[in-house]
Formats: sequence, C-alpha cells, structure tokens
Amino acid sequence: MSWSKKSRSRKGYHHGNLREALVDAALSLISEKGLGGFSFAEAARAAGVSPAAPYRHFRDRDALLADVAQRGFEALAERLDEAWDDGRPEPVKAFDALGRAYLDFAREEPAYYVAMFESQLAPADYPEMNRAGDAAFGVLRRAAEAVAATMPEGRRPPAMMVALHMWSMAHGIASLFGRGDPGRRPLPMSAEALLEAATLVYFQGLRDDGRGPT
Amino acid sequence: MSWSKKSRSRKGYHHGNLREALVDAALSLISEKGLGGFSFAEAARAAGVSPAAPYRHFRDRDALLADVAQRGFEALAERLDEAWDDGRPEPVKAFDALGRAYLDFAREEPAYYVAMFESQLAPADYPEMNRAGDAAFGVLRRAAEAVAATMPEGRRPPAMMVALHMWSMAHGIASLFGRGDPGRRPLPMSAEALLEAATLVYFQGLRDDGRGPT
DNA sequence: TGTACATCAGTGAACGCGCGTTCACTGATGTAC
DNA sequence: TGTACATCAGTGAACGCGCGTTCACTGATGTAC
Repeated sequence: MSWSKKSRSRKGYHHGNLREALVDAALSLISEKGLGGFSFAEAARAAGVSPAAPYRHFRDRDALLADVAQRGFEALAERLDEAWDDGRPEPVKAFDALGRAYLDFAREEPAYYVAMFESQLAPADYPEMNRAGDAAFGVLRRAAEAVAATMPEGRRPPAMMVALHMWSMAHGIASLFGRGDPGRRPLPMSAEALLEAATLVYFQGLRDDGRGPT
Repeated sequence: MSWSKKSRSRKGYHHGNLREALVDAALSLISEKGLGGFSFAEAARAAGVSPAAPYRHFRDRDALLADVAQRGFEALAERLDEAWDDGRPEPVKAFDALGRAYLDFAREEPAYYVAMFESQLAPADYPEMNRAGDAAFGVLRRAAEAVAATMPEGRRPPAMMVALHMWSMAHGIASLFGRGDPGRRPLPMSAEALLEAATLVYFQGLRDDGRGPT
C-alpha cells in the first residue's frame, strides 16, 4: 500500500487543470481535423475525462471555442506588441516586423487563427473575445499612428485607415497563402516577401499622396 | 438571381432538376445557418427528395460543397470580368470597378464566398473547383497586367505581384469587414471606400517606386 | 488538534437526435425495331 | 405505329455512429471551530 505515493500526472478524481487541458485539446483537434472536426465530447476524451465534465468549465461547445479565440487574440496581441517593440529601431522597420509577426502567427498557430476568424461566433455574444480582438487591433493602430507621425505634418494619413489597410492586407495574405495547407496555390514568392513588398509600395504611396505625378 | 430555373411542377417520381435544386438548397442552408449547419440530408429535404437521392448526383457531401465552390468561382470570374470591361474606360478606373465587384460579390453571395474560402476542401481533390479558382484569379491578373502596362517601361511592377496584392487586400477587407454579420466591428468607412483608398495609395506607390523621396 | 461540513469537480448512464451512407427496390423515360 | 427492354433517377427503410446535453450521484478538498 503505497500511501502518499501520488501519481503526478493523473491524480484520479480531480483533474486539477481541466480548463487548460480542454483548451489544449481543442487546439490540437482543430489543427488536426479542422473546425468541423472538433467536438466537445472528443475534447473531453482527449483530456481523459467524462463527457459531462467540460460543462463544469464552459457553458457549451461555443463557449469553449470563444475562449480559444480569445486566447488567440491575446497571443496575437502579445506577439505583435513584441515585434513592434515600440517602434524600434525605426517605425517603418518595426512595422515590417509587425507584419511578419502576423504571418508567423497565422502559420504557426493555425488552430488559433481558425477559431479567431472562421468560427462564425457572433462577437456580440462573447464580449471578452471581442475585447481581446480589439486589443490586438489596437497594437496595429498605435503602430500606424507612429508611422503616420513620421510624415510631414499636414499630409499625414489617418492612422485608422492605415491600420485597417495593413490588417486587411496581412489577413488576406495569411488567409489565401499563409497557411501550410497542402495543395494550396503555389506562390512565386513567400507570404512574408509578398507582405513586405505590399507595405513598401503602400508606404511609398502614402508619402507621395497629394502631390504625386498625374 | 438567375440560378434557379423556374421550378418545374414536381412531376412526381422524377425530380427533373435535382442537381440544381441541391445546389440551391446548399446555398440557402449555408447562408442561413453557416457551413456547419449545412447537411446533405437537409439539402435533400429542402429539395423534397429522399435522403438517398443526392447520391445519384454527388459522390458525397464534400463533392456537393466543392460543386458549390466551383460555381462560386465561376460566378465571381464572370462578375469581375464584366466589371473590368477590358480596361474601359481606363485601366485604373476599371480596376477600381473590379475591386468593387469583388466586395459586392462577397456581400451579396456570402454562401458562395464561404464555400469558396472556408470550406477547407483540399484543392487537389477537386481539380475543377481549383481550375475555376485559377480562372477567377486570371481575370485579376490580366487586369494587373493592363495597369502595369500604363506605367513607364522599365519601371513596371511585376503584374503577378500586383494581382496577388490586390486579391489579398480585397479578400482581407471582404473577410474582416465586408460581410453583413451583425455585431461585426463597425468601420469608420465603407468596405468599398476602404478598398478604393488602398488601391489609390498602392498605385501611387507603384508609380513612384524606385525614385521616391527618402 | 481533529472533525464536521460545505463546496466543488468530477462520474457514468442515459436521452433523443440528425447525420452520412448502403441497400434492394421501383417507377418513369427513351429507344430500337 | 406499338411494344419490349435497358437505363436511369428516384424511394424508403435501415444501419451504426457520435454528438450535445441532462441528471442524480460521489469523491476530494478546504475551512471553521
């Protein structure tokens, strides 16, 4: 009788960390079989727990999905923030790094990405997820402001517009070409190079806006 | 809205136009309840037919989805082609019209759009769908070529790059802001205006590429 | 200090459901002669 | 022209399955006294 010998991993009746385990399970199920292939029941199974257990932590399947999406937005915000690095060494360079970080995230965390952008959850029903999304966008917006500020006063573009443009471009590239799907359309250049070129051209256009030829 | 031919009074045993009816049913189911809410069985029900009948026309559920996606790409190509109108009255203006047509399509045909871009079907498994997708992209590419040709020789951007940028931007805007989802993030401008501004800035940047200030 | 007890996080069985798919079949249609 | 027949596009019942969710329950844990 091994008294006090408690198995570290599965302690028995109480899981101890089920909420996290379910999120992890959701992530790997989504990345393996796609959004449609993820089920509450299978997440429970993956966590080694009965199918009723998840209801102690999430109201329903969608609530788990929304939690995953929220964490995804938080992780993205963190990554973008690091890459931006307060505009160092120089706003435009830092902005490029930010774009690359976005694509990296989409490629490295396809499960998060799908939950965030394709889960078709009504944002109004999940205010925390929504707020996390806003926060991630906020990083981009502040970066856009800093870049705009490098331009001659009086000819600065609206930072909101710049942020929306860059978010759309990065998201478009990530959605169309930035994921590792086998059979995906082959590109003549990497997603990163494509985004960097777009940023270059776009900023060039911003600088000349209002006085350019023709 | 020309896709449903006049419903031939159900003659009884033979439907007469089941394939089309199933596609129609898929479209309205997807737009009502999303991709996940669409099922082979319910499409059959909507077409007034037994659940086994669809198998006479489609190998399985995914084959129907792929057919829908293919038709979507074809419809998109047609719309883009019309909008482009061979570059009339002037390539850059026509390009704007093309962008608007893209957004219109995404907004007016969300079910097609979802089937095309979010169904997660392996393109390799559905070559006809894939080809239709390529054809739609081809319209954009030809347009990009025409626009590039308006620029001074020797400083023309690669048309493929331009096409990829515009496709990504349009798709990004459509995905993030261009659908009528209630609860969607409100924008300070319409999706159309956002895309048009992006195109303007981008083309401006292209024109100045290589000699700009700084 | 030990103990009683409230609270919490699990269990396990059960439910009703709709799904995708198969099967042997049958009614309608088109065609050869 | 009529008729025999092949082909085709449906039927309807059945299957096994996994899902989401509920329920009454129970074992583990933390805490007040």
